[in-house]
Amino acid sequence: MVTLSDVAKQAGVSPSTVSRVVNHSGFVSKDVADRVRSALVELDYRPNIVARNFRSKTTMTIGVVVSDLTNLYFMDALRGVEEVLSSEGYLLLIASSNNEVAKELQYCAEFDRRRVDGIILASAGASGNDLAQVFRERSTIMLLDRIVDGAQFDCVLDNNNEGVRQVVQYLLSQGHKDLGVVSGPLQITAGGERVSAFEKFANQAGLQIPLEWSWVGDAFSMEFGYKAATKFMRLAYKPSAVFCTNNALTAGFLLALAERDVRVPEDISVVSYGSLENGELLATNITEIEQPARQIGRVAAHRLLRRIRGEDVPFEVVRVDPQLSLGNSVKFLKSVRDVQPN
Amino acid sequence: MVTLSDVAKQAGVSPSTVSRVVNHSGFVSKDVADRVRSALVELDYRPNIVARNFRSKTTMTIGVVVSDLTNLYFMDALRGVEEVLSSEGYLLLIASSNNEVAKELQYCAEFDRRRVDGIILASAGASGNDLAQVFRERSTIMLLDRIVDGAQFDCVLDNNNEGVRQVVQYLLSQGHKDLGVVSGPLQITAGGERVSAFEKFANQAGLQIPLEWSWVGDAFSMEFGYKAATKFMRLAYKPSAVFCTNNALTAGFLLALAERDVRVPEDISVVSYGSLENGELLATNITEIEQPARQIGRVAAHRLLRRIRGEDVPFEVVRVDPQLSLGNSVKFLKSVRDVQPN
DNA sequence: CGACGTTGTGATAACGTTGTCGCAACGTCA
DNA sequence: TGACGTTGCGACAACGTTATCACAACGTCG
Repeated sequence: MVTLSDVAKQAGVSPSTVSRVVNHSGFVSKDVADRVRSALVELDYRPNIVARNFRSKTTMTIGVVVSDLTNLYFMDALRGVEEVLSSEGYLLLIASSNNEVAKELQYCAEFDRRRVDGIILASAGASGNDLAQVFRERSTIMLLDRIVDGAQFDCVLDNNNEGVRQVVQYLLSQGHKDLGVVSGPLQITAGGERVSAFEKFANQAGLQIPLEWSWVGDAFSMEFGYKAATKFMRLAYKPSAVFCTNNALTAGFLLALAERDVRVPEDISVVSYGSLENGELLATNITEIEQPARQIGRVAAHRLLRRIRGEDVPFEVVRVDPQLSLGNSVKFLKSVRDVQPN
Repeated sequence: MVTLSDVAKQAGVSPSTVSRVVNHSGFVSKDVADRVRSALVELDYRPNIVARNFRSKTTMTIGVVVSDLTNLYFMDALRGVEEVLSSEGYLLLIASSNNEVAKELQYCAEFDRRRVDGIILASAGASGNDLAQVFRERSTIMLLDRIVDGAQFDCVLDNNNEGVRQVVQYLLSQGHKDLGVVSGPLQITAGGERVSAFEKFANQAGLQIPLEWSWVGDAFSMEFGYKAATKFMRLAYKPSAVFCTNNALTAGFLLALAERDVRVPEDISVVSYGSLENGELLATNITEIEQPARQIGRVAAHRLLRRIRGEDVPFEVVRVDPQLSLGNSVKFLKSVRDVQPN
């Protein structure tokens, strides 16, 4: 391997000077710089980034832990993060916990040991205590999509209340009064907030969500969506519309319906929080909340940069508004004018 | 930060001894080890991996560059890679080139500078020269899915010939004789091999693929699939079946058909090389080649490990057999017995 | 002309870890 | 008993880079 000293020897200068040229840190005369540059090219010098990181105590690397790499939502968020950080010269270390809390913590610890400059975490369920322990001295952490209590961290996520408000308003406007909901764990922010907002807005319109129409599972997985749909289909008296609080749940739900030839929206109306992969290919275009994933990623990245730069901003929860995208998965029952939640 | 020396002082031993305990390298008596271990816990020592990597010249990190992180195929391959390497203690550095050759080379160079122990690359089109230049001294590289000529690298990919053989055989068995094909660039292995195999097996059955039924685009993208379908729909005399050589192409192709209410398989039969995301939700189940992505990832990872360990195996192209999965996207025209390619 | 700031360069010391060596203590075998 | 291998531990150097000085050369301003 060619080192700085090799180049220095070749150019007849000191390693310090070569370092200054490589890092564009100035204080080098034009002709010396030229001599060094040609030596660099001639020897095909490649900086040893590990040595640099070691000495400079900064790695220009950000670790990202998501709970499910195959989920479109996280991919979009990741894209937003990448946009911002790579333009600032950072490299992303990406890891997927596959919804396993232990793995999530393990990756976080590994990133911390590797001295990444910052960590972005879409937590699958680690407790505030766990995280505080892993991140003892670190302040450069940004949570995505999930608020962890018992610990001081920033968090960037959907304005779930607003998204769900739009969902309920739309369902009511189409005349639906028998509403069901499918969700992952309520301890997870996405679950808890969306379900309780759903109930809240339903209540405000004078409706109740009966317990047997509320399917809350142990994960935001296709598997549970599928299971919920099978339970739904066995009901004697069914809701006219079902709200799935996450795209994986929706996919599973729709799959089970399709297998039993239950049609959407003829037999059941469906609204999804979050977009489906290849959703545009489905026979029925799903009415869904388009999450501002990319924007969330961008905001998180920017905020993380500020922390890395040492700005002492207070910990905060940042909300980004999602938007309802109309499809044809909700059947029009009858026009309702006077019901307008909020 | 707590360092080895801090722990050493606390335990009343030398840093070397602490290092030996941390790394389980033996030659430490039981009671000294215990003393060190309690000091480690007491001070909450966390090894500085950067320093370790620097000194030991090994990072226990593998860089993976894929051309499209949103593609199910690469996600599966990644999973295979991860399975093997993480069990050996390696961490994955994942980057997506988004089909941009420049970005792909940039990431490779960055990984190389960061002294990753190995690189797995699903190339979007870099030339052998480019890669040879980036990887001057490095031998620990594994190519996925694409053979790059003009350079000495291992490569693990589909047995495209076998997959396409099954596709053609099936189409013939269903009585199809008017065959079309949609593909990305032929210079990319997946394009070149699949298209030429398709033509070969068609020819063997006495069929020709006319030029106007062969759509070859500039990328394996949904956009081009869409474009191909619009061209297809404008034809006066159309093929009865179309073979899309990649899942993204298939998705685009189907989307354009759906928008014009062209039905599959009633109006046109479609076979895809590679599975669609959420394919099980589509109205028609696509007949497709299931690529052995995970297995390919695993094989590549194992082979890479051997190279990292210094085994001097010759460069090789490894093929893994894919499998046809029958759906209902191919219309049965009439039974044909005697046509059996190969 | 002297004081002072700016610019250019090199010497030197780290950064935290691991590899190598030296040495001592101990056990084993001839 | 002496030679030799094994085990346990510490001293020390080294990895390649950058940060910090020190210092010289030069220009500028009062």
